[in-house]
Amino acid sequence: MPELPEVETIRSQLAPLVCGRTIERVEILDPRWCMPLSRDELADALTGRRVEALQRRGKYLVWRLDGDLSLVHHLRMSAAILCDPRPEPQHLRVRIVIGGGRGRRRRLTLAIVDQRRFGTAQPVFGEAALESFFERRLGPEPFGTDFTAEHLWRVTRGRKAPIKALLLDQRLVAGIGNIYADEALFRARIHPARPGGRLRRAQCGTLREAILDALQAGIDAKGATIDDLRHLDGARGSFQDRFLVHRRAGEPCPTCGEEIVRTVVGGRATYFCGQCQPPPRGVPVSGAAAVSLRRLRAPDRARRSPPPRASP
DNA sequence: CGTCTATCCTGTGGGC
DNA sequence: TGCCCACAGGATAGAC
Repeated sequence: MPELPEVETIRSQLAPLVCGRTIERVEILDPRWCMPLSRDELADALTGRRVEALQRRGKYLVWRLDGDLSLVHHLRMSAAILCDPRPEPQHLRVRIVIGGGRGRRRRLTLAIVDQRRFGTAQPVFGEAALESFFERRLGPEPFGTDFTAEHLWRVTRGRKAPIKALLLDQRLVAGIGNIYADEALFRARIHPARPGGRLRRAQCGTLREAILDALQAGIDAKGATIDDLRHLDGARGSFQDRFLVHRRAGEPCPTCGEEIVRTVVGGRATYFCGQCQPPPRGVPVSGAAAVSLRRLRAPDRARRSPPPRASP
């Protein structure tokens, strides 16, 4: 679940290792990684190029290469990038050999591992094409100047979808995933099932601040490691130990002590405090009411609401 | 257009 | 002990 803080952590650790150096060889073991291109097509496009910069946009890692080529790389659910791993790691999908460069630093091999195989990469030629790629998919960067309370206000007007579902929509604001949506809504004391259009103006300001605080806390902790996500050297992030509510069903709310509740909002597991994040009008007090109605499709299971995750 | 669902994928763990 | 299946979820296509 690399979200903005996890991708930023990877970017900041990887950039000094690759910038200014040359891609000597690309071995794509899993053809899904570069679909619809063939492995040869992508490998040929990358081989011999110098890495000019490593950037991040939303949850995308963007390799800026010479010749006006960019590699738009997304880790999706479970990918990680390891530097010179030994022994060969499980779920290895791609090997990238980076040359010694001018300073004759030693060559290194990056291993892209990805248990669930959702990760992708695609080459984009030219600045204009890169801009339009992101234009179509992503809203403003949370830490950029155009992510304002006013923006949040504007894009939520008239929307009936739960605010959490809107936060997960990358076109509204880039980089937020399931973890940071829960954490930001808790910090802002807003119920995740509240219809976006019913946020008050002041709440948009509060929520913006809460999003920035949650993301910054994630970056400071070098991201969260829940399953496979690792740093370049295989180390884990520590933000999972600082979650306020995410994945903490049954534990006491850090603010009021009330039990944290787990429900489903926008089709995703959602954690919040029923006391600190009061339900919107029309939604019954029980947190379970936030469960989307499609659960009715499987009546048996719907009643047997998800068991509280006892922490070990 | 807005909203919701299914799909991709695989390891884990609960239930029986 | 072992089988079955729900679950985790980012992005996107397609249904309504």
